[in-house]
Amino acid sequence: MAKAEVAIRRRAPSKKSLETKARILDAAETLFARRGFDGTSVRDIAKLAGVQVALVHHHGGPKEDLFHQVISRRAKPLSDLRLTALESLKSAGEGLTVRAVLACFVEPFLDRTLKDEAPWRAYGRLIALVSADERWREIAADCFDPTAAVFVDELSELMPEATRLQVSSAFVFMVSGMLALTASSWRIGAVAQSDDAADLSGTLLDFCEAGFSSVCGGANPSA
Amino acid sequence: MAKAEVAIRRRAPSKKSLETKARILDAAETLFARRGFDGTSVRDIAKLAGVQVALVHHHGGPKEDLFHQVISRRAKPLSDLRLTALESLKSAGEGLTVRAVLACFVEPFLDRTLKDEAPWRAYGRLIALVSADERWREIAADCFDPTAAVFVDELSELMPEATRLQVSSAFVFMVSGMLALTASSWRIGAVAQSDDAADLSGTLLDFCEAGFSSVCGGANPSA
DNA sequence: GTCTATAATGAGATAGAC
DNA sequence: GTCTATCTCATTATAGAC
Repeated sequence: MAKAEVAIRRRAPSKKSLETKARILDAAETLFARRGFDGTSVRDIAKLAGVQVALVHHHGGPKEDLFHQVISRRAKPLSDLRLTALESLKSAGEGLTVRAVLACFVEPFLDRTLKDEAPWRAYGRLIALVSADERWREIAADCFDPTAAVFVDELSELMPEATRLQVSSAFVFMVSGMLALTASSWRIGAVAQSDDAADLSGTLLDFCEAGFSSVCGGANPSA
Repeated sequence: MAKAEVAIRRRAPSKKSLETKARILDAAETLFARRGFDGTSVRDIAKLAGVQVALVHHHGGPKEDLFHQVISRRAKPLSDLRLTALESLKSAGEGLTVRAVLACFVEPFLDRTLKDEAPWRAYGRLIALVSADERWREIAADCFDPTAAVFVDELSELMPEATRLQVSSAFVFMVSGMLALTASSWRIGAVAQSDDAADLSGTLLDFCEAGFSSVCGGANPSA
């Protein structure tokens, strides 16, 4: 019986001190976002989390696993937000436009990474980092490609004349613009020499709505 | 006299073994592009260049200086290509459209980073890396902002109703799309599940021409 | 689960001979 | 300009006490 108790305890996911694991993941998220994977040491993470170095390894495993966990932790909630928005839009019966579909993908992300609290801002920078580095291709494929595929499918249905390559290219341009807003919106100020906090999200949607219609609206290039 | 000779020799830029320095910069360019600044060690660079570690320090100085040199080495030639293209376009007297101006900025870059030899491909990835990381803000400002400003000015003249913030935002979206093509064009294939080597450069221009016209063509949002 | 201590390796940088 | 040798320090990861 005592043995059974122990076995149950071992199987139980954790006690209240997976709060510790969350602290470690939070710290890792902040630092990975700021300095990249190689620029961040496990020691820095431990210091920021207020724990010992060994504890980071205990909860996170090898550094690469820790990185993967940080990315995937918020990936599911984010996907849910996007897919729920898309479902709501579709069940509304009207207003199913290209722009509205793009908004379902972009806004859950930008609302949090531009306006919300620090964790999501860091996460946004982190995703930009992951998307730009072929080294994390697998992680990106795991966490983001399925949802992206749903949106590309939806857009393809809305623009039946466009090839899948056209839709995908336009989609990649949109994603790159979205990530540029969270990771390097300072560049806009640098070029514009202006500090207006404008409706960047709306500007992005304007830009991409027109871009999609230009790339995907017209003639078929092949055959 | 002997002293004068020595002084002259010291002042001379170098002999034929700044070929060595070039080899070091080439190796650094390749590795920085592949693994980032922190992911690349001076030892890796020395090994790839076929020289000793100390020689890398001798020619490149501290690691950060070496990185800066790698970026700035091709920045001037690239700027010249862009500005020359723009001048040619303007002196042609006709065809001075938004799309043509954008092409002057995008094509010199994409022609080399997509089609040309390995060095330029690596350099393209490297610029994507620098642009995404606020840590290299100064380098980016030194090497690329002046030319970008020229193009934003030109675009503003072509679209007088647009605010500078609108033009800058659209410009940042275009740059992000351009960099996405060199650094993560594999993502297009990943989403499209297709391997067509399409005219990505032309697609980008289609997308951005429409985007600019949408964002910069219309009404003034403020006041 | 949490800590101390330490192993094992690799990093950036420099001194000084040739 | 180039090389050998070395200094000094930080890194990931683990073993084992509590």
